[in-house]
Amino acid sequence: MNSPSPCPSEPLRHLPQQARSRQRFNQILEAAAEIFDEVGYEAATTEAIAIRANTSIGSLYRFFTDKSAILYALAEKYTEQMQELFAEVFSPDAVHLPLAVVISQSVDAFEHFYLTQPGYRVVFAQTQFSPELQAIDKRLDYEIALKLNEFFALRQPQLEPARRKLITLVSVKAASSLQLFSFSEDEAFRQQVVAETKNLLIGYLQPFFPDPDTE
Amino acid sequence: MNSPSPCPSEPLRHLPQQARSRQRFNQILEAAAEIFDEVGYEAATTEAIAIRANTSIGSLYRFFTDKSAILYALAEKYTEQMQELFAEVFSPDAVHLPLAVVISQSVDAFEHFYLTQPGYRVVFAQTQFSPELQAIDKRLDYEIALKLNEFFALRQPQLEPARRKLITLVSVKAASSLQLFSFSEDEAFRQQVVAETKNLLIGYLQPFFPDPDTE
Amino acid sequence: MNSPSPCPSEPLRHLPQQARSRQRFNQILEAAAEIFDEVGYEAATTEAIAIRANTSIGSLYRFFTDKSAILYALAEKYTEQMQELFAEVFSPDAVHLPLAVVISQSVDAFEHFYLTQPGYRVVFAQTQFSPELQAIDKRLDYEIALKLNEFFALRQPQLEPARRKLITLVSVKAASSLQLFSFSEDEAFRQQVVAETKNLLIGYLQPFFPDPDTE
Amino acid sequence: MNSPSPCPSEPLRHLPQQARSRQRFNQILEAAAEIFDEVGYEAATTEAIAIRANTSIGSLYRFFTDKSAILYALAEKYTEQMQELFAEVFSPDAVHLPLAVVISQSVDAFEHFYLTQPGYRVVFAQTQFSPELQAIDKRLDYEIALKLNEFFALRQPQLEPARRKLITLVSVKAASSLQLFSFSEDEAFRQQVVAETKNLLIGYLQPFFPDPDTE
DNA sequence: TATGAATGAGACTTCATTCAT
DNA sequence: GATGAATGAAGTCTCATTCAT
Repeated sequence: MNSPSPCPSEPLRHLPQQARSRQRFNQILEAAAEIFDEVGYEAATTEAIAIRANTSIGSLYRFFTDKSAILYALAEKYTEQMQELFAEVFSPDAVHLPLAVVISQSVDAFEHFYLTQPGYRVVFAQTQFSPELQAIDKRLDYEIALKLNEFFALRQPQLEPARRKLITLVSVKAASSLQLFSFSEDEAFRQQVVAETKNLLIGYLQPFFPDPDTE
Repeated sequence: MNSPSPCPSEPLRHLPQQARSRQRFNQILEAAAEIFDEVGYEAATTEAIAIRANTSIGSLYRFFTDKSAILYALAEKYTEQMQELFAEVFSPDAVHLPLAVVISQSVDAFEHFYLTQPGYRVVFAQTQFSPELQAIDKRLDYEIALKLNEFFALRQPQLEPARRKLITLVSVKAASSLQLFSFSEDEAFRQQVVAETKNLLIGYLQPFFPDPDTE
Repeated sequence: MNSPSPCPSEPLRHLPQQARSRQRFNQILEAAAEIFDEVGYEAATTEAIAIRANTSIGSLYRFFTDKSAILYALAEKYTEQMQELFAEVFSPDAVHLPLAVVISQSVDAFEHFYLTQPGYRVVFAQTQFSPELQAIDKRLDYEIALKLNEFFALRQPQLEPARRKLITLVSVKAASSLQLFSFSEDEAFRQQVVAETKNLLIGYLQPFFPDPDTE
Repeated sequence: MNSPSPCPSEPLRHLPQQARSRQRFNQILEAAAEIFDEVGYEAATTEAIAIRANTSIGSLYRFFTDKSAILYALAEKYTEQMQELFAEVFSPDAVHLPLAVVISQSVDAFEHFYLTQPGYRVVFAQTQFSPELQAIDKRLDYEIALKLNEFFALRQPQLEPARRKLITLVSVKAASSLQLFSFSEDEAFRQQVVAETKNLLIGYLQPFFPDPDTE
């Protein structure tokens, strides 16, 4: 049918401030995440989302101008959550930890996010290929990359910023794709891929950011 | 509710052998690749594909049982092309080349494929997230992984096969995702990402497959 | 290739209980009856039915899963109406009436039904020849046959049940076909055929069910 | 889709006189009869008919202007065959046979026709309910009725012609419907219905046409 | 003359979105 | 504010029919 339309200037009709509204809003978002996860974005119907959220379509459209607005809102939410998550992982305190530890922690954090936010996979998927959603994509992964970049800047200030940014982006992209891939088979497979992802990142990043205490 | 349906037992109606038919068939496939690339699978309409292919819907449906059959046929085609491509890159002759060279060549080959087969991105995208298409996915990326696996088996026979397979899969996944990502901005960016992809793979794989002449 | 599909497990989407819905539902049913009557089941389009019913296709599909579901619902409705009608005609009170009177009344009742329910002809027609609809057929004509059978059982208990059932079925079939036929020309013709139908039934049934008061 | 269109002024393109053509024509007619019988008129595709007839659609359309033209031609053929059949059954020689014998023979003849010409059922079915085909219907059943009428005229000349015609029509209609009905279940059922059909006709016609030798 | 690839009108059906209640 | 019935544009697919070869 129709790929998510370009983000309208004001996708949300109703920045909900009342407690009641806020709750309804979140219900819808959660329902959407579930249904997107189950059947994909296109196949998800607004009616199904409304029902799952224990509301009516009418109410759904009170909050969201559009089906795509739900996707955007979800992306927004995930971005915020990610920021919080990675703010912890890449805290200035971590600057002195061995790279392997930092990478392991961040991959695990990422993994935790995937596991607890099933809808994220679909939002991410959509952003990969619908040109309209590149903007979200940027915010999703780039947000992490940003944090990581800051972290690496602290750790290896002499590395040229442009190069550092590129390395960070590539790392995040590779990691997130492998994360996604890790879910394609069973649990054992997932764990193996997660472990290998850490290896991959360490192999790639170690030369750029050798552990300070290694010498 | 129209994510690609499960591959019908006989998705093609008309294995085209006449030159004329063959041409029409390829026209449709090319048109589909273009349109899938432009708007994504779901948003692509069979009518638009037919028009782009300079045919009528009727003709389109003479060849394909289904909209999804086009996707499958496209995947089939890409798989074959990939096999040929990587059969060359990972030829037994290459076993003795430095790893960096092999990786560079294969990333370049992959890049070439992406550049010349725009539809591949969408087919790949679909396979990532539509459960029905996992089978294709397997064939698409796994086909490369298979070749790569054979190559590595020759190069490092003592590495445990299960581990080797995992490493191969992870490499291919990471590479293909980064390849995809490399197209998200301008040409300069693409080249930078490509170069970085090579770095990443070398960093990851070097420990497992040290160059034979290194000693 | 669209003869009525097998009755879906739940052909109705929306057992309408609200007065408003109920009305809409009946509007559609009536419109369908008219259009089926005018052009036949196959040639009737769901759009035409919706328009005739002063609704939109969307609304039509809110009530019916399928085009065929309309046919089924219509058949259901006719069956119920028939049951009521013939429950009166073949009431236990009628057991002692002369056979000619009972037959005359039932043919007239049948005629009345045909006249007031034009769609019945088409539903009946479809059931005759679409194997999928045999089940409905059974209910439509067999429902009458059932009532008639009970009636005859009271009247002539010694007649072997299997035979009685056969006689009843044959009578109903013959009568309903002649009824149908009676509409193929003008009014005068119809009345003649109706009269002759009564004769035919009396001639056939009299030997089996002589009037009790004849002695 | 579309009910059979009104009989075009010249439904046949090609009254085939060459032996070769004649054969092709009959092949198509037979194939159509089979397919109509199997799936009904609407669901039968011209392509399927052509394939079954071992020809191409192009050839099919060389003989028939239209899908409906096939139905008409089939009806034509059946009408001719029926005429021949009933010309024998109701030969002047039979005028002096007991009514029960004549009826039995004609019902059997009819039954034989149904059994050997499966397509007849569908043609008959279509004619019953598609207003456009009433003309064929007339020819199909009326042709028999005509023969029967002549027969009865010989047998009971004093019966008013209009009445006689009506009686004949009613008899034929009832008989043909019951015949049709007799095929709706198993073989045993069919035979029972056939026997009962004879009873019904005898009961109806005996009063009008008492056996000459009864006195 | 025979073939069958090509055509495209039109059928059925879904689902995002609106709006009267 | 909430509801959900109503709407209808738009998509997929079929099949009668034509016409170039």
